[in-house]
Amino acid sequence: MEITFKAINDPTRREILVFLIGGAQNAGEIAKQFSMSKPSISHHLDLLKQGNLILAEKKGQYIIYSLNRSGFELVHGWFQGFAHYFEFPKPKIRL
Amino acid sequence: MEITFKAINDPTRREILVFLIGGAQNAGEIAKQFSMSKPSISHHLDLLKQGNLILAEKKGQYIIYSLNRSGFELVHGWFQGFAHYFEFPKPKIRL
DNA sequence: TAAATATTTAGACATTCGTTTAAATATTTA
DNA sequence: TAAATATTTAAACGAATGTCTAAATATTTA
Repeated sequence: MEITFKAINDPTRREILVFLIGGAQNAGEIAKQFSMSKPSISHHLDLLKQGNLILAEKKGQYIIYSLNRSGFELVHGWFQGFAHYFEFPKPKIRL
Repeated sequence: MEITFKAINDPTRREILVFLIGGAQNAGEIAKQFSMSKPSISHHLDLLKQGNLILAEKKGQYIIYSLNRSGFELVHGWFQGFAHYFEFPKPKIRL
């Protein structure tokens, strides 16, 4: 939970996630999208993986990253608790 | 966007949000829930407010905080892009 | 008006974070 | 096997973050 929210907190990591909506990509292709060193992107990918937001699959010398449903479900589930609040607002405290 | 994700990133701030599902509360009552100084909680409330996740309304010497729909909608909207990718089951209650 | 209460603001400090360059590991190709 | 390619790991460093205590601001009450 903690690590998943942390992973989503960074703008570069969110951009990586959005980029992967277009389909799985290897680390090099992902890095090309950003004006940032490859080690930095590698670090971001690691955090996204820790947060279960992406999956990594080794294919030869490449590592192919794709979106991982489980991290998104975790966050989505957390937000569901608030969905109820906004649909049925609790009365405010005494005025 | 950036500030909203940042606000959600901290565990204490997420606990405050969950606490406010139970209804609006003043700063002192919120602070009582945590083993942390009042200035720290005040700082967290400020960040949540900046992220449009809570509203602050002054009532006499108290400041009453309540959940703010707009920040939640922002984040929810961002996640919707992934919902299509994963084909999440549609929630029964709209956020 | 003075004291009490509620909350924030300011300043300090240790920890975490994001980035870089250099080096290491793994795989493919010549 | 050696060189080239893909990616990560390590080490360093400035910036951002979360926390605290002390002081300031605003409001209510005696």
